[in-house]
Amino acid sequence: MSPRAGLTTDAVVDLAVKILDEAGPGELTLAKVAERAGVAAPSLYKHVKNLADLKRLIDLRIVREMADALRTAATGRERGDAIKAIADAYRAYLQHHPHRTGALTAAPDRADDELSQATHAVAEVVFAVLRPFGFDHVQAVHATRCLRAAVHGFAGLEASGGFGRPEDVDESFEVLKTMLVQGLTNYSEQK
Amino acid sequence: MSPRAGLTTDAVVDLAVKILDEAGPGELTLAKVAERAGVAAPSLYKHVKNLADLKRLIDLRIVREMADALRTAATGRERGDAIKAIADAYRAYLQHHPHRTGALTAAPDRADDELSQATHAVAEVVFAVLRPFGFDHVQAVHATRCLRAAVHGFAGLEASGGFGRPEDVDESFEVLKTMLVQGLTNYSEQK
DNA sequence: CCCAGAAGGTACGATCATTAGCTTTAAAGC
DNA sequence: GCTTTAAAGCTAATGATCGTACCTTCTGGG
Repeated sequence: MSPRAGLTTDAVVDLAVKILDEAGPGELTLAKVAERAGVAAPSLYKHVKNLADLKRLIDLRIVREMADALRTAATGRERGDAIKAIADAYRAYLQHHPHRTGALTAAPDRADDELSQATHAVAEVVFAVLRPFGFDHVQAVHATRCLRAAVHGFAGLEASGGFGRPEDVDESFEVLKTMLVQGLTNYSEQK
Repeated sequence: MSPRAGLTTDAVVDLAVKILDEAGPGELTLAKVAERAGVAAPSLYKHVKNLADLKRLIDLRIVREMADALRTAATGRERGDAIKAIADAYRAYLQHHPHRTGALTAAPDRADDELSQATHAVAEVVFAVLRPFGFDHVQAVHATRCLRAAVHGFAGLEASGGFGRPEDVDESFEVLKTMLVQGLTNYSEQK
């Protein structure tokens, strides 16, 4: 089915993600991907439409991985425990892959169903975790946004080296998680 | 003092910021800045060391502007009011300049005193606002990180179009601010 | 009036993304 | 086994961009 049995789109994305992780988004070029693949740069266009398409595929993979990680973290937990678990999972993912922050910040192109759905899947996990709190739909949207903003903001700043001071970052995150759980609990009780 | 009385470093940064605001960080190139300045691209090197330097100058300006905006918002307010005011100011700034998020996320290069100090100035405002809560130093660091993470995360996601749903974003932010104020109050009372 | 230095220009090299068109090879059918 | 065919890869070439080297032209101070 494939002459030379060489590259595939997935393999190209693999290499690209590796470069992203090692060197950051600024260093991700088709030329470097081609070099790693042992192939001339134009050959990549047989597997990927262009650089923008490659970046989209990378984002898609990352968002899906994050959704999986959060789903895994949430299973078998409830309420505060579940919230803290997905917060930890989100942060751990970006600690392991600091250069992937962009993929989770970028707005999914409205017309890109696949990526929109992947992003939606992340929100779904949060939604599910919030269900026991008994929010109505609008409240659940507000709560999801707050949770996502706080956790993504923290993990993103940490990943980009934004916390310069020596004080223990783990403990800061504990404080944040406590604030979120208490805050969401309060929000669910206030009518 | 200046032949042709044309450009200055500040003017170059002005133009660059305009391009950044209009088209986003990906469209910011020396070639485009030169075009707007009515000058050949290499001439820019008389005012700016290179592209990285220009970006640094942009970041510096943005961070300083943000520090000013927060300082202004905080003056004459206390406690919860002050926190909500700087949160609103932070968000408003990124609403007006959505493409500037990067400047506020990027880690200041350790060796870059000027930029480090500007970043520090932002943190100083938050620190000052938290003073009436009576935190000890370590607590204040944790509290600052949480506040910054939540507000920056929210404003950043909003700026990048991350809140796709139709539900009122203003109200989501109200919920977040309430959570933060209550959370910080609790944190200051718990010993 | 002159001239030193700043501001600007031209020419050029390097790196990339991307397109066009050619070549090779593996797989599928006979 | 042999042929065909389409996928996979290559070379060549274009255009954008950053950056360097070096030349030209103002302009303001002496």
